[in-house]
Amino acid sequence: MQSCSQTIPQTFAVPFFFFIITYSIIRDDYFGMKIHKITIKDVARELGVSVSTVSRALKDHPDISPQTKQLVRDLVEKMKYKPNAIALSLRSQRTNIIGVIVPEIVHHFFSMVISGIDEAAMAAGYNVMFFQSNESYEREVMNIQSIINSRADGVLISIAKGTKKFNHIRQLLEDNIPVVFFDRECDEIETDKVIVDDFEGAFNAVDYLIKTGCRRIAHYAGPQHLQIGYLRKRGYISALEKNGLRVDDSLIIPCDSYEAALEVTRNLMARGNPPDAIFTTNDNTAVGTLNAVKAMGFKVPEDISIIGFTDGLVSTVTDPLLSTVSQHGFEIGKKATEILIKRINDECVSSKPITEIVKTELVIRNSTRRI
Amino acid sequence: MQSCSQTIPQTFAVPFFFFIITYSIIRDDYFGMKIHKITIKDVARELGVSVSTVSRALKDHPDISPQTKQLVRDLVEKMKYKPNAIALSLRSQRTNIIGVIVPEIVHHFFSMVISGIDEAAMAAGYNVMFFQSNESYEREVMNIQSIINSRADGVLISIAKGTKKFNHIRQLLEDNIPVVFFDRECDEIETDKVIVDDFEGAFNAVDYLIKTGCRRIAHYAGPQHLQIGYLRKRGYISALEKNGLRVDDSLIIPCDSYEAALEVTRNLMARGNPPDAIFTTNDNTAVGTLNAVKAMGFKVPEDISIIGFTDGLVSTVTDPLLSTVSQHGFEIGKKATEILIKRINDECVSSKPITEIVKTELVIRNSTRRI
DNA sequence: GGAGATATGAGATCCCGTCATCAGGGCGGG
DNA sequence: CCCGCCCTGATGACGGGATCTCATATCTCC
Repeated sequence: MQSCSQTIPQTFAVPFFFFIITYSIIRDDYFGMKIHKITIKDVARELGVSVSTVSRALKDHPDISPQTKQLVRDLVEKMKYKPNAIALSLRSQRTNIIGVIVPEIVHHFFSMVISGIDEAAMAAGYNVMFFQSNESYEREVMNIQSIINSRADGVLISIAKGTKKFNHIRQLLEDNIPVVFFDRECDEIETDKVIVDDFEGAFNAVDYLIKTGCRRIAHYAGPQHLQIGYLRKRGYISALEKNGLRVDDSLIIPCDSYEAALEVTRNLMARGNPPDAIFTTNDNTAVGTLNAVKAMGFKVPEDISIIGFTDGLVSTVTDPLLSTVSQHGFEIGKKATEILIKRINDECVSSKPITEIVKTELVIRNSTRRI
Repeated sequence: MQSCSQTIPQTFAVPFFFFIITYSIIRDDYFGMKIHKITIKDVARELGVSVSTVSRALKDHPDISPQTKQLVRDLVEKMKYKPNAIALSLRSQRTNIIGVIVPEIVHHFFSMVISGIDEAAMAAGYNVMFFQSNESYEREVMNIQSIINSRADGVLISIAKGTKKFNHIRQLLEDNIPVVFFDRECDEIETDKVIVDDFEGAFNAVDYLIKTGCRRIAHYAGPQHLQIGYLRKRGYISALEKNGLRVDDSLIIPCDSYEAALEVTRNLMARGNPPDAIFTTNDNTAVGTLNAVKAMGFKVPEDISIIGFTDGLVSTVTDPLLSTVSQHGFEIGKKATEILIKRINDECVSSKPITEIVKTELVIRNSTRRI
């Protein structure tokens, strides 16, 4: 850990002016002084007018003459005066900060969501305060405490796998901080939610496989205590039933990782009457499946079709390219943020919580046959 | 607006009335008004002591009797009083916020870095304000403006590809906001940096290829105006030279994406005297290369070895598994944050900027031959 | 009884920007 | 000449805490 890093002092060849700046900084620090930030008083003093005048000029108050306004605006520009956001927050009781908690950022889907959050927040002039629960309940509670303490205006959260109590979320709502769930929600809490249509996504994927002529379709299922695992399986079953195909329990196999897929697939394909298609609960599992069947000499998609879920980066670099169900993480983040900001602005304070379902999209690449 | 501040009477001394206030808060909420947060004054009034006493009790001031301290602590617990971080920031001129700017979060390496940042920041009691430049200079400037406005205590930044001017970074330093670069740095700015040892990583990768018997090694190079692209190429060249191999310029090809690799590789492998190994500037390019050579009937690693850079998720799901150079993104984020926090706390204010180099690690999987 | 310690209250100050109020200067029109 | 208008200054409150000073009240001990 430590050994992989080393400290190297930088060569000290800098222009002359740099010394001067550095020196004055050191001197101020040496005397324990804070570096002075430009305040409205500095602007007023510099221009020889009162603080009120500057304040009014910047607010475009009708009392102030156009000439003075222009003078003030010019000087403000020149002196790079920025109103102190902290003082503003103290007075307005708003921080323009959105707290975001994700289980794990190292996850293509969540990083897409955050990207969407960033986009929408920036567009609306909000800053994003970021937290990671690492799938831990305790950590999540700490994160919420930090959010409360920093007086964020609202919270976006996807709950951790380890979270089974929800008092910390309730505390947010009691403090009148709006909360919007994304992806991983919680039944017990009445608030806005933006979720993925796992059922329909799975249904469409399997329905497509059937349309391309597949008849023995296996499903590698995720953990059934999570909504996402459960709903994807239900979608799979529903598509079979709608098309009059028998649901064969021996073709529904718990399997949700690359490594597991290698193992499971070897066994599955070696037994009599192997499937002609496999629908996996996520992309990594699909890639494992793909590699396993290829290693056994099967042709994809001629001998067997494979379709994943969660359009991650991996699906765009496999051979053949993986067909999958895209989750529009960016859209989810953006949507959730927009809803949150509306709540913050009380635009729909009296309305009931809404649940927005972001549709999945079937992305047909080359691991499935064509219709 | 004003009316809501007048709805809550200011002077009450009897506990009974406190509950009335609480009730009126709920009613205020119903009418869409701001909810009342517990302040030190509420605690003082409830306990029938002065604000000073509560403040001193919480700070464990020796003037206050143990009994009073206990009473205060109990009530604070019961009323869930939290000191207003905004008021604290206003006075202390510290926000306990670290601003973080990454080019793109949807990138395994950067999400690992952010994970490390989150870890270190949380451990030190700092909050992370997150920004994404989307590789755009303009966006980066806006992000820095937001950071300055929100009075963050320090900044961690990996500069965008599109950034060629650095006045915005200088502005941070002039405002006495410490800056630590990670991964993508900038020569012109004298400040702390935590960077990847791209040169050595590339050198080791190519040196390993040579040790396994490869003699005609191609390099798919990244943009040369970026340090990371340049240094990886230098490492490649240096390894060839050290091993007495001729550097063939026709084997150094600009190529840094999956799609480009498909195209480039088809041409490269079709011409006479194709290479027996390819070192790519990143993993996605390596995967494109891998798929292209496999499609042309070459065996990996028997006919040709392939090695990438940046240990992303893709390298763990290819067939064969991709050998690559791992970057320790988590370590980089953690280290950068620790250095930044030291600077914020003036622990090394007079010391020169340091450049910390985090070593890469060669991860040998199955796309390269064994020694 | 008075000095001194102890515990607390009351109030000011600071951080910074906003906003409201009141006071006034200067100038033009009636 | 004065009223009123336009513009501006001076001042203070406010938001919420920390912190400091000074004034009390109570109690103890000599």
